[in-house]
Amino acid sequence: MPTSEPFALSRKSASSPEAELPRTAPGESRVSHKGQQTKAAIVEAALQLATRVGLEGLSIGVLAEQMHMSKSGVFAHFGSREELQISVIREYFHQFEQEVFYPALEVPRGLARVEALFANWMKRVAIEIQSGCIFISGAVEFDDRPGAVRDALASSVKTWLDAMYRAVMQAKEEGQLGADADAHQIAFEIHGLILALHYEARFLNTPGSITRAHTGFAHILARYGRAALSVAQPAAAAKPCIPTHPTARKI
Amino acid sequence: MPTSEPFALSRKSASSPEAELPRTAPGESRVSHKGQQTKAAIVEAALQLATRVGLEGLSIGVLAEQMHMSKSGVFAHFGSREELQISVIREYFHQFEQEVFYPALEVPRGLARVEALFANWMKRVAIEIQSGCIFISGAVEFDDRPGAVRDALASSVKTWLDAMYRAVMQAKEEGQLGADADAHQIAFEIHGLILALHYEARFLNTPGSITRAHTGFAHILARYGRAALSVAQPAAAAKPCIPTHPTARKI
DNA sequence: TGCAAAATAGCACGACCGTTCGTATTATTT
DNA sequence: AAATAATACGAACGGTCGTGCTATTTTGCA
Repeated sequence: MPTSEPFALSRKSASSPEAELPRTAPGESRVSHKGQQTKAAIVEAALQLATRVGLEGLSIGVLAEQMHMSKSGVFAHFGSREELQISVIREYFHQFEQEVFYPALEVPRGLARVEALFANWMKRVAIEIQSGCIFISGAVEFDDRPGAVRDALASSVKTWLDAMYRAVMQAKEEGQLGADADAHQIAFEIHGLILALHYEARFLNTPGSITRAHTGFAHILARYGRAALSVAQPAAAAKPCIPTHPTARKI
Repeated sequence: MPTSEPFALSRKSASSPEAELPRTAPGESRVSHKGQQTKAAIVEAALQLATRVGLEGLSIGVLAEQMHMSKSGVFAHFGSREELQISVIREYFHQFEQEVFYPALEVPRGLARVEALFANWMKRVAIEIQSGCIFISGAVEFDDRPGAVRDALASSVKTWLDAMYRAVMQAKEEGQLGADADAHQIAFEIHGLILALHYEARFLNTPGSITRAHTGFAHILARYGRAALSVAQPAAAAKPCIPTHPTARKI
């Protein structure tokens, strides 16, 4: 069972109702979990490392040193460097879900949820100005390199962008966005704001980039919906970071 | 004379009137220019290679093989890998000037020139969907890695973004953009459109991205200036690609 | 045409990489 | 308690990389 899209964020939970987030299954105790927990620790360290040096810069040797383990010890958990990278992507996506997506589901669908999604996303990227975002660096590293890593990366990003698109679509369906609003166009422009923020803040150190991204988002909303709403600050979101994932209705 | 910002695109040509673009100095013939022209050929090949694999992926061995030369033969022209990378950045910036910046200078300052800059930029990025843009990939590769390469890259990008900003500023000064228009904000949002286009078209293969970037640009202009103008297609620009750089007045 | 200098080739070094393999050391089950 | 499977280690291999030397070729000028 190699790389079978183990991701949530999808609206169709119809097919396989079980095992949506298969980590620490509450049922059976299974077998020894010693290995699993060191593997999880390795992935965590690898993710932290990859956000700084990129998925390509991720080196098993450096990772092993940092874990106080031997190279082969680390390697054995994954069987290949690719599998390590994919595990990192999976873990990153999971964190993204927990911090950005699920909290926004507690906000009523429509414009409010779109704002919550953007606010949570911004909050995360603002932190990543220091560390880096592997959805962005990975896109550059693998845009010309086909393979399982690229596939996992692209599928993660697409899943997330599609969730954002659907949230915009709902806002339109509820009449909060004017019938002329092109949801794909809006999602595209929002994506651009995040990318520009990451570029200008992280690489160029341009001050005020965060405010500009917020302002840009307000501009996008102002073009459509009647309520311009609060200009910048995050809506009601992201305080509860553990909850909501049991059967919370997906977008 | 290592890395002394050999770039143009600046409005202040006051300081050092000589040697603005020091390639093929017209003065003394000096000694053999055989070396210089193979070096130029190497840089050209290196640029083409770097747009695909990134500045970090640029390998002297591969480059030498592609040039039908020995590794040390290539290496001798630069003395270090860093210098090779910087030469590539310099060359890329030069092409950018020729294809994007200078042609737009022939368009009257104001909104028209902003549109020409964007149209030329778009035209270039649309090509780079296949090959890649080192201003974008380089930003990701070097955002955490201080050094001469990062400096050269950041200075190039800043110079270009600043030129775009000044063009917007001029449009505002000429009353074509409403006094409330924030030129920095506009430049930021335009930058986001380009980045989103590059991301979605090159990495995700999302169809219609080019149109979305054009539409986004029209949206930005529509928010300010009274004339919404033509929605998408490039203004009058970019056909003459050799000319105009003698003493063309900089923005 | 000769000659100094520039340009290129050839070779080797040291560092790092992912990966393999045999073995030792744990942890879990019988 | 012994038996067995899961984990981890250490050393080594083949490979690529940038770079430093020393020859050899080529080039341009006297």
